[in-house]
Amino acid sequence: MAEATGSNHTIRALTEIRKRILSGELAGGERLFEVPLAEMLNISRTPVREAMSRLAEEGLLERAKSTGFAVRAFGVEDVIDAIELRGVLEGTAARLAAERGADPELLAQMTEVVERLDACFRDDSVDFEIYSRGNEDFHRILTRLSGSKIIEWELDRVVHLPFASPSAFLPDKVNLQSRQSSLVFAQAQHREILAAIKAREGSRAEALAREHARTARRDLEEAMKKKGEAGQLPGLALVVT
Amino acid sequence: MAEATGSNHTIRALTEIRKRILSGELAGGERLFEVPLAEMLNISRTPVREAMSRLAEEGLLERAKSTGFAVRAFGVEDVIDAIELRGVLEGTAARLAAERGADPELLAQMTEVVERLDACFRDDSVDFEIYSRGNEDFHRILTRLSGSKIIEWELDRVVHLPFASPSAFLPDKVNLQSRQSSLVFAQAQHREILAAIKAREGSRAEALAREHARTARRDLEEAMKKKGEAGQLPGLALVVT
DNA sequence: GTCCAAGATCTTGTATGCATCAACTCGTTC
DNA sequence: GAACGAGTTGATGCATACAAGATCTTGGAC
Repeated sequence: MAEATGSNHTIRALTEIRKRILSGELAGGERLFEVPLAEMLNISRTPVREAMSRLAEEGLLERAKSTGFAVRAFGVEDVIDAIELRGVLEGTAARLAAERGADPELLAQMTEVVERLDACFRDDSVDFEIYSRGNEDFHRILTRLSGSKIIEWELDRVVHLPFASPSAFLPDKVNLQSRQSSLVFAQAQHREILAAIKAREGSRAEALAREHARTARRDLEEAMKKKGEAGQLPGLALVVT
Repeated sequence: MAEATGSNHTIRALTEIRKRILSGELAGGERLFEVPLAEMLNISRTPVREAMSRLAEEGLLERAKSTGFAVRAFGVEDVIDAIELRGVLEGTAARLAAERGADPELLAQMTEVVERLDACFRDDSVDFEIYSRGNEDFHRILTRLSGSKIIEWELDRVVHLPFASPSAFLPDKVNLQSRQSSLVFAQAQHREILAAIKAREGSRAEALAREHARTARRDLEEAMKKKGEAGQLPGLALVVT
């Protein structure tokens, strides 16, 4: 039954259905019917419809040909492409920030984040939680740094896909030691992206940010090789193999 | 009253409300209430809600902070950025098509379209309708040419904004003669983009496609200078000045 | 055996009434 | 006079009954 607590029925339905999609319990391509979902959640069809509409906005559902909704099906190639797309969009955000000049307040925040990330490497062991949070902060600020609402809007949307998030395939606690060089490299890129933006080097900032996304792709491929099966990774449970 | 004919009430509401947003009748930032809209359309609140949900997916509405919907507000800078973004995404589509190899069937179709566009310039006067249709075909094929569902999805979404479409600011019938050189230039870019993709020159294909979007930006600036006021242009009626 | 059509069934579309929630008003208290 | 809170208004949230449409089934003609 898994009654999620939420302010209202729509939010509860949204949360529940999203959880089941992300876990793979609702498989890609599967058609979603209002009545069974409503019964499962002990609510009426109305909030279920509302929740499905919002999930379509998020990109987790798609409207079926005639009517109704289906779970969007993702393959590994879509994961690759989504990461590539994030790189392209973050690259554009970085370039525009450099070319047009970024908000000093945001630049200061990003500088602080980069210093915080640098501090992670001072002693021998990297704190996963701290690095992960700092990494998310960096990318959140980068999204807003161009000052373009439109870019921010699209980037938010892409990053909302569970496997396209900047922290989706970070080395986890288990692999942290063996994959520390990956983090060191990624952090060097953070530093240089910020420097390029500050120096108004648009082209360099774009190239760096784009390449930076490839780190996620490498981490993904590394993780898939290790685990053998894609289903093991949290962000990858919904991917059809 | 303007009763739009449509298969059902939701589609009618969707069409009507969209029309009023695009025309600027419903202004950017304006909050939309279910009851007045329903009364205006002589239907109940239910299909109005459904229509508003879909317009949010299209990007014409945004969910208000607490609850409800508001018309999304666009400024001229958003138009500029949306065109820039289309250039970036079409550039990515072109690059991936070149790098990964494009579907021969689609390449053949695009070749046919480019030849059709070339034929527009054989005699002295350019047929606006034919050029416009060919231009749309070119960009529609380009969207699909990378073979990436994710890229196609995002590009479709951006292009759906009325001012980001590849044909939004084409010189119209009135300006066609005086601005013919713009079309000649744009068509040269079409030809070279296709050639670069065929030659597997990814970087060149990307740069060309990105620059090609600047044609739209120039056309926009040209048109705004001419008309003096932004409100005159069809795709720009909803833009807040 | 195949195709089509009529009916049955499953699913969504729509209207409506009541519940709930948020914002505002206005009066009270300190 | 400012802050707070109860009542009021207005908007959406939600459930439900019924309508309409889509799809599947079945029976019959050829």
